[in-house]
Amino acid sequence: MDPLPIPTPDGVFLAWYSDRGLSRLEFPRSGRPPNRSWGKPSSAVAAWHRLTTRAVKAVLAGREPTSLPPLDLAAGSPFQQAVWRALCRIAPGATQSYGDIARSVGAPGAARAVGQACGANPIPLLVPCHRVLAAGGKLGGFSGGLDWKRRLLAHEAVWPTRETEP
DNA sequence: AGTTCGGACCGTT
DNA sequence: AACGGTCCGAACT
Repeated sequence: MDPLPIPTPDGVFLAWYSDRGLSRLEFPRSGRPPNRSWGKPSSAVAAWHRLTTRAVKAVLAGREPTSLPPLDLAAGSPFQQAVWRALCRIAPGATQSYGDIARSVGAPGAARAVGQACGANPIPLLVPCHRVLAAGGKLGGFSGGLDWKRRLLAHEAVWPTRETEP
């Protein structure tokens, strides 16, 4: 367990890697950045981390990342992994509701469970859980804080709480 | 148009 | 057994 830091204008993100790829990404903590990096990462991890860093900075700048590191989602339950994969299929600038995702993973009526799974998403930002809104275009929740959700959606030119219009 | 309330739904701890 | 990043309809303001 050796998180690597990703310094950005918005604080220091932390990235965890397994032998399969990026396994976890954390928003900057309000508190202190401990910054005790121990052990030199393998060259594979270093390469992945460069990709992660580039992707995170791109997203924060309002652009779409050109490439991502391999994502290791194996830690989740089958249901969670299905949800997380469904999230990855939502195009930038598009949104789906929790109920939409539920149907898309073959579990209609599991909207609340989808909400739980989104909250358990280990790689927010790159696995775009912020593109999931509540029914009727309402904002819904976000574990990283609703400010982040609003901001990310704004970058993608999505405006929540809009019921009219196709 | 908007808000609140109540019950139903389903995976996780 | 209890809790969620929900949903829907009904009954209000």
